Amino acid sequence: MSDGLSALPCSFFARPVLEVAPDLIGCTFLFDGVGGRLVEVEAYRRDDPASHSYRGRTPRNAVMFGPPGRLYVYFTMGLHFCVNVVCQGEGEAAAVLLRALEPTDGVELMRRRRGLTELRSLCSGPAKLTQALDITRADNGTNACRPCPPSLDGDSPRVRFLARPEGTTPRVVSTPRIGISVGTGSPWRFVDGDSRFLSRPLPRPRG
DNA sequence: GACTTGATCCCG
DNA sequence: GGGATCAAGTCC
Repeated sequence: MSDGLSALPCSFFARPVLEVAPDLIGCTFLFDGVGGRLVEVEAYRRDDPASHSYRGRTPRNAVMFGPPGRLYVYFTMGLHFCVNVVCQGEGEAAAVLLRALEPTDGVELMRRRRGLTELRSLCSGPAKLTQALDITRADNGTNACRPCPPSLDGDSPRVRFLARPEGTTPRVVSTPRIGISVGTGSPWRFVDGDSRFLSRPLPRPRG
C-alpha cells in the first residue's frame, strides 16, 4: 500500500524527460486512490519522430506543450486510452508514457473494471492501465503533481505520484520502445528489471 | 490477424 | 471541406 509515501513535487517533472522516466520506476501512481507501483514507462521528446509532438502542436497533443506535471491522455486504435505525464519546461512537449504498474491500491475495483482477477494482467500495458484506473479523455490536462508551493493545497487532487519508499532503489533497465515504427533506435523504455508486472518480459540475458 | 474511431494529412 | 490513412494496443 501507498500509505506514508510523499507526493512528488512539480519540480520532479520539470527536468529532462530522460531523467524523469527512469526516476519514475518504483514510484506509485494513484488515480482516485486506485493504482500501484510503476514498473514500466517510456520517454517521448519533441525532437523524437515517434512522439506525438514531433510535428508540432495540434488540438490533440496541446497538453504536451503545456506546463509539466499534467496528464496527457490520448485515444488510440479506435478503442483505447493511454496516459502520459508532461515533463521538462512549458512548450518543450516532452512526456512519459505510463505503460505498466504493479497493482497495490484498489485492486478489487481494478479487477471489476478489467473483468479479470489475475493481478499480473490488470495493468500490464498502457491501455490496460487506463482501463483499470478509469482514466479517459475527460482526464486529459489534469494536474498531476503536488501544488507548488504546498501552502496552496486545496481540494485533494484525483491524481497522485508518490515517491519511492525511502531506501529502495529498483534495478532500472532501458530497452527500445514498444509499438512504434520510427525512433526505434532510442532505448527510452525503462522498466524495473525485477518486476513480474511488465507488458512484456525482458529479453533473456544472452549467455 | 481483427477490431474500431477519430485526428491528421493531402488534395482540391 | 472531404475522403484516405493509420495509429505510443489488446485479445483471440
